[in-house]
Amino acid sequence: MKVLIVDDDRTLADLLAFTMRRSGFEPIMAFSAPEAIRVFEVQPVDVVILDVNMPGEPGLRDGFDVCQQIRKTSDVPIILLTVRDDEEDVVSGLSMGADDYVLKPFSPRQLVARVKSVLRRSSPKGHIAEEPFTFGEIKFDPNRREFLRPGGSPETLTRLEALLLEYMMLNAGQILPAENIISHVWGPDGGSTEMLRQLIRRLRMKIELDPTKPELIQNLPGIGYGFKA
Amino acid sequence: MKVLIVDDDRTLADLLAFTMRRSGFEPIMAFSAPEAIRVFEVQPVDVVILDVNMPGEPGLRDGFDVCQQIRKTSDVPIILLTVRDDEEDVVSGLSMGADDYVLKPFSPRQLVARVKSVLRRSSPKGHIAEEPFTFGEIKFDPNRREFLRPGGSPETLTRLEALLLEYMMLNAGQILPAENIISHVWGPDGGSTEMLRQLIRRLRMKIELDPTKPELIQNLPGIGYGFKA
DNA sequence: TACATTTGTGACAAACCTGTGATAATTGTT
DNA sequence: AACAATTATCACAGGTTTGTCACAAATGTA
Repeated sequence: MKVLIVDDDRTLADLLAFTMRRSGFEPIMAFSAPEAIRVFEVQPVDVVILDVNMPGEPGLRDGFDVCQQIRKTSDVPIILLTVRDDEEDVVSGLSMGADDYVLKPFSPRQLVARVKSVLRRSSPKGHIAEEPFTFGEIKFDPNRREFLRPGGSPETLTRLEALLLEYMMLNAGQILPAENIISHVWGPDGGSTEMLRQLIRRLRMKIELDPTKPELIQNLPGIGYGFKA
Repeated sequence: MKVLIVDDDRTLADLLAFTMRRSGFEPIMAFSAPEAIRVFEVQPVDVVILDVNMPGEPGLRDGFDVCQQIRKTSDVPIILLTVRDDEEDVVSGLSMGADDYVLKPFSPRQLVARVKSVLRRSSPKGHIAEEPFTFGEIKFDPNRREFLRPGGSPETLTRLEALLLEYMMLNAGQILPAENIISHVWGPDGGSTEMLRQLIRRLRMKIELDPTKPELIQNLPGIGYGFKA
């Protein structure tokens, strides 16, 4: 599994290479935008890690141009590296075809997780279906987002509803702190208790026999919610 | 949930210990690199907080060496403490296996959030449950705030009641000074003896067989309260 | 023993949490 | 572009929790 690492900062590039090698990938290095394109043309890779800020030349000024260029000819997953305050960079990069991004500085574990995540998402062959959840006669298939229970009709959940239910089922029998749930569903800086409340409501409407007397989704005041095992 | 705190600055180390204890962790202290390794070898911990700049000895010169050493044998999450301008420190530390870092100076809240975050990331399910407390046939589950004792019905405690009981159980068999209890439950500038009194009353109403003759929660006049082991 | 302080108790007010409904904004599909 | 579906935002209500005040009982000290 080859990973192309594109970064003009050699220290960081070495760190990235070290990290990826440690996780079973074979790193291929490029230290500028033009070099990245050259390397990419002769060496097929499975994923690209691409620093946004990097010297280039006319027509290949920075990481964005590299991203765009690669995207013209390839579907390879691309992860952008950017600094914390450059959220505009992120949006631009994603609109140019990048698949994900990681904010500097980052932990090795986080980076590897992201790489694996984009590989999972982008590979039709490598896609491994998630196991359905089963609790007695209750079933939830995260791949189809389909919920089944006796006494109720099959329900197709929306994206956020499915994310929520999956997280609660993964930790069935526990009450999960609201902040954990929010972070999991909406990301580190997204969401609110109010949004969670509304999502809980919508999910209950779909999966409880009587949403006013919930049996599956429990609340502990001041703490959070959980799925009763 | 045990946290190993490694810092040669004893004042800061004590503050860290206080902060972590307040958030439900049990702090284990080490004040030098060699001591950290010795402690780590005999005491399993759930997370390590590690100051980068710290006196050591050949082979264990500073926090980085500790990090590297620990990483050889363990996947325990490691958080580095470092000063603002040492981004190279961060990269080095991360390349040696640390999971995250916190820049000095930092707020207690930020540190706790980071600790919980790395624990969450390192847990496959994304949630860590706290251990229940058991004293004979008496049980208290802080996750559900549920109190059980023979001869009484199960009680769900409120947030503050649970905070109080947990703190007393963590220090069972001792009389805790009122000001410490108040600080723990309401924060450094919150609370009052009057509020504590009322909270004690409410907790006793829930967990004592006869609240007028308390057996579990004891008072030492002029000092404070404690949970009888 | 007398008095001061601490602790226990009860009652009510203020604040908070969660459920619910409605509408606006955003996203996805044709 | 039009429409449908999903998500976010706002508002309100009911129930619970916490804070505040007042008074009684217990404890400690001179």
